[in-house]
Amino acid sequence: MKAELAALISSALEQLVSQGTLADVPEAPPQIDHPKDPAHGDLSCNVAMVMAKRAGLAPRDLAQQVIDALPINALIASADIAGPGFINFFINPERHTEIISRIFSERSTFGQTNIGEGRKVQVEFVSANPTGPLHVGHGRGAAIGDCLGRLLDATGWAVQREFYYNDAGQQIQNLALSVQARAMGKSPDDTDWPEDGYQGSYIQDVANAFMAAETVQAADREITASGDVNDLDAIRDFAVACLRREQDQDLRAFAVAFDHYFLESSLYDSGAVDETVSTLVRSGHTFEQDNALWLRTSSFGDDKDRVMRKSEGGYTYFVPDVAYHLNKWQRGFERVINEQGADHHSTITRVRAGLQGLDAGIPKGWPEYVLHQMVTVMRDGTEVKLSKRAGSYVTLRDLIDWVGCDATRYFLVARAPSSQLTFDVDLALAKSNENPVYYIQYAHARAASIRRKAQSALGDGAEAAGLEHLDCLCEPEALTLAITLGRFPEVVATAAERLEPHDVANYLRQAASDFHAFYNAHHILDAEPDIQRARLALVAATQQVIANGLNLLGVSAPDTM
RNA sequence: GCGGAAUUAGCUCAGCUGGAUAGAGCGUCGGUCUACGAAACCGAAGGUCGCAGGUUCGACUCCUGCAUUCCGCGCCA
Repeated sequence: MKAELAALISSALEQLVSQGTLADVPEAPPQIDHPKDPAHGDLSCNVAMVMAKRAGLAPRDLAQQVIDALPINALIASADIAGPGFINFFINPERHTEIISRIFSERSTFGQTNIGEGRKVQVEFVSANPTGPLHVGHGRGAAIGDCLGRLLDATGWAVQREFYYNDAGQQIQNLALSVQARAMGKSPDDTDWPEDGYQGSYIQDVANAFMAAETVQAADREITASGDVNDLDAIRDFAVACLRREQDQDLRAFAVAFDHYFLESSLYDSGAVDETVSTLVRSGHTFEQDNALWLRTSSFGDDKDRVMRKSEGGYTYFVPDVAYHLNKWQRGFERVINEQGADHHSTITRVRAGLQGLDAGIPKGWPEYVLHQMVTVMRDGTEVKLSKRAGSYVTLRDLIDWVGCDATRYFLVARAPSSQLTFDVDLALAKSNENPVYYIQYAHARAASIRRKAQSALGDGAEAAGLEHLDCLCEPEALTLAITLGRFPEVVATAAERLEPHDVANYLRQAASDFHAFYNAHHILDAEPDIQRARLALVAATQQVIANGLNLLGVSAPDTM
C-alpha cells in the first residue's frame, strides 16, 4: 500500500516537472509514514516540505500542486494538507480489509518475506563455557539470539544457529580442580581450595556423580566416570559432559535449539590456530616484544596492540577467536551475527582486527554483533542476587521455575538489547492484566473461543463466507484492527533488518489491544449474518497474526487458558 | 584516565534511524458484565525527553561539551 502510494506521488512529481513547476524529481522515493494521530489520515508524506526550497514555493502551496497532479486511482479516498506542509492521505476503507483475505490464504506464512533470498547467515549465541549453569544473562542471550534466528528465517535467510564453547582452556582446568577438591571432601573455606575455583553447590553434585561412576549423555558426547579421584583428565571430561548436559536441559526447557556446537579444542586439533598465527606473521601485522608475539590491532582501530602468544608460549584467548571466525568465513556465511553480553564488547575490535590482518578479503564490519546489557532480577521489591545452586548468580533455570518458559522468554526479549533490563518476577508471575504475556495470549485464546462457538453454531464455511462481506467492516475499531494486522509483515521485516526482536513484542501488545477494543465495542456472533461472518473473518485473521507473532518470539499461543 | 552503552511520566520501558499536540503498560483516581472469555474495555490525572550550546523548514532523534549510572580496559577467558 505504501509502495502504491509512493508510485502515485512519484508520478505526480514527474507531472510537475513536465509542467515546469519543479526542476527535477528527487532521486530517493518519497518518504511515507504512518501518522500517530488518526486525524492525520492513514498515510502521510513530507515531500512538499523537503522540495519546497528548491522549488521556490511555500511548502503548503507545493503540497496542493502535488495533490492536484495525482493520477486518478482507486487507493486514495481524500488528501489533505496539514501543519507545515504534510500531505495526509485517507485510504479507501475496503483497501484496509483486503488484508484479511491475504491472511486467510497465507496462514502461518503471513508476515514472511524473501529479503534474504536464501543467503547464508549464522547466528552465534549463548556460547557459555561448560563451567556452570546458565545464568540470566545467558537467558537473555538465548531469548534474543533465538528470536533473531526466527526473524531472519522469516525474512528468507538460510539460518544456522551455532553454540561455541571453550572445552580446553584455563577455566576448564579450574572446573576440574574444583570438582576434584570436592571429591576429596574439601570446601571453599579450606586453605587448600584451588585458587579461582568454582564454589557453587553444583560442583559437589558433579563430584558425587563422578565418584559414583555415573554415565552422562550430553548433546554431543557420552562419558562414563572412572571414579578415580586422582585422574584429573577423567574428572575434566566428566565435568564438562555434566555441565553441557545441564545447559542442554535448560535450553530445551527454554525452547531453544542449536544446529551446531563448535568446540574450541577443534581449532587446536585441526591446526587452524597455528595456521592463523603464521598467516598473520606472514602478512606483516605482528611483531615480537618482551619475548611475546603481538598483533598490531592498533592499525585496525584498537586503542593499543594486543599480545597473541604469551612469553610462556600459550596463545591469548582472542587468537582462537580469530581462527574461529576465519573458519566461519570459510564456511560461506555472507553474514555472521554474534549475540553476546555487552561485557565482551572489547573483543569486537580485536576479532575484526585479526580478520583484517589475515588479508582474506573479509569485509571490515564482518561479523556483526548484537550486544545485550545486564539483567537484574527483582522480587518482592528487592534485587535477587543469589542462587542456591550457582552460588553467586541467578540462573535461567531459577527464572523458568519461577515464572515459566513463556513469561521468561517474553520479558527477556521485550526490551531493546541495548537497554539494561530489570526482570520483575512478581510482574511476570501475575496472571492478570498486569502481565503483558497473558494479555497477548488472552487475546489469542479469546479469539479461539469465539471461533469454537461459531463453529458449533454455524458449522464450517462461515469465516470464508465473511471474506465476501468485508465491506461490512466499517466501524473505526474494526478498521483500526485491520490496519494493524496489515502492518505485520513490515514489522517483521524491520525487526529483522534492525536486529531488534522487541519490535515484535511491542507490535503484539498493540495488536492484542486493538483486538480487545474491537471485541468490547462490537458483538460478533450476535449480529446480522453478513456482518457476523465478516467480523468472524476478522477474528480468525487476528488469531492467525497473533499466533504468527508469538511464534517469532518462541512464546506459545494457547487456545484456552 | 580511555573506550562502549545508557539517561524519556511515581515505576518499567517504546519512540518506526529528522516530522505534526512525545506514547504504552503498571501504579493512582473514576466508570463498564442478564449477550461471544471482565486475565477485558472506556475515561482522567501525571513530562523542562539529564544539562548547555550547535546544525535546519522542523531535534527525544544528528554534532560538540558537561553531569550521572552501568560495563569493559591482563602476556585472564
